Amino acid sequence: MDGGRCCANMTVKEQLAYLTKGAEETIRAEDLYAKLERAGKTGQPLRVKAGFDPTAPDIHLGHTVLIRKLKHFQDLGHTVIFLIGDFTGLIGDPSGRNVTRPPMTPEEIAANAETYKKQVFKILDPKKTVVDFNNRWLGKLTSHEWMALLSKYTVARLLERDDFSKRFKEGRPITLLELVYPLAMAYDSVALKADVELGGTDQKFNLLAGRTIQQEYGQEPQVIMMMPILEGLDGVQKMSKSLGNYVGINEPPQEMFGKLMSISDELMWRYYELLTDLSPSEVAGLKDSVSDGNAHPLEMKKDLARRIISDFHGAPEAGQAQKDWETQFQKKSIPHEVRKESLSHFLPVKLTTFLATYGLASSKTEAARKMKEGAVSIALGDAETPSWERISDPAWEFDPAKYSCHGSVTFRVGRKLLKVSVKPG
RNA sequence: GGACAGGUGGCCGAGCGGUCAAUGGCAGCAGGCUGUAAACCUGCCGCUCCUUGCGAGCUACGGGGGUUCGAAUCCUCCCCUGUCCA
Repeated sequence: MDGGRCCANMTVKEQLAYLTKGAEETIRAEDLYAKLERAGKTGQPLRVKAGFDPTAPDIHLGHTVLIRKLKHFQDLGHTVIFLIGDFTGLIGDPSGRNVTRPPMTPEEIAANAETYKKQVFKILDPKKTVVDFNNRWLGKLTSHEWMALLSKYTVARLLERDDFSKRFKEGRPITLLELVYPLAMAYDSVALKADVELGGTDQKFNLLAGRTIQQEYGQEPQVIMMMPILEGLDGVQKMSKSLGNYVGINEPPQEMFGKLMSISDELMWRYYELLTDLSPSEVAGLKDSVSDGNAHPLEMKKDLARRIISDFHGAPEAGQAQKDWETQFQKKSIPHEVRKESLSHFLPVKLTTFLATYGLASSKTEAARKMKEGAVSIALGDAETPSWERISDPAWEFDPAKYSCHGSVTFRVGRKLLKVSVKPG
């Protein structure tokens, strides 16, 4: 991430502009203005809350949109509370899958929290971040306290919620437990005395419930800020691990580069907007230069990929990832960072078996199919520009001894590569 | 508690005694075209074996048992989901 912009001299108005930049909706901006003003006068930083599910510690670019916004609050000196929903996680957000999650052990949750921290602190400043767990208070509520909480909301209001009413009309199940989810989340805001809560646009209902419940408990309602949901690599559905259309922030640079290069040109601008620190006008400028023909979209996309990867791996690695990508796909040669394996033996094997055991195909049957499809080829030695030989006969045998004079053999199945040394000893 | 409807491959959704490893759509994978982009066209899309063939075997249609030469399809019990009534 770019270094924080300092704020000491920003007017409240400027702070507001900085904080609301990129947000889809803020309820209400006037309240945020008032809170910022007060914070400035009293020197009391705002308490900014965002909740995360304990079951998904693999952070991907979709999450970073929100985390980046948290960082903006930190830049202005406010307190960010990174709340891990170890209690609410047991309920499962109603907007999630309908699969019941097995309860997690405290050890698992603690381990996930650690993983979270490691990833999130690539963006957030650990010194300015409070990590908390909502089981700390929700787990201690007595049945009477629960009853008091539940009495503060009505069924009709819950059913206003779009996904509930939709599911209700469609005849899909809604458990009572799920109905409680928004209230539990709202109670977090009470327990934390949150001034601001951030969430995705899909969280609007839950966030609003927080405002209502806080007032019920005699607190000033939190300001809620909703960040847009990032589309996944397919450009249609939201980025999510279960849909497989994501880029994880811990993925190797090469991997990230490849994935980012596969997005459509249209989606590229969306990513520029939400995943870089460029201002909207800067992005518009780039867009213009492409439509004017002054810049090639391919180069623009490489630039985007490099920027994003730099945030998580550093600029040198990002540059290397780009070089490797160009080597492998544009020049069709073998990159430096190929996967390499050593052979367990040097006897001849059927290629189908070989590909399956080294993970280039998920099974021998699959390997045979890929061969018939013309997806499999091999190259000999370490030449800069290797000549690929396509192998399409499923009965073909790989005999390492035949190639020992070349030193190594590289196998390709579609976009997967594997280099193997064929020198015995 | 009562009356219905339904549970099929990653998802949606046909099939309703043999010709069903199961139509179709989506997703995915590969080839072509490109800027490995998108779009588009083509093929593939359970596993294993080999003599790679419109080959053989195995495992699959919520779970168990049964009827039949033969079941995803019929019977039975169980589990799960929805609708309506109380």
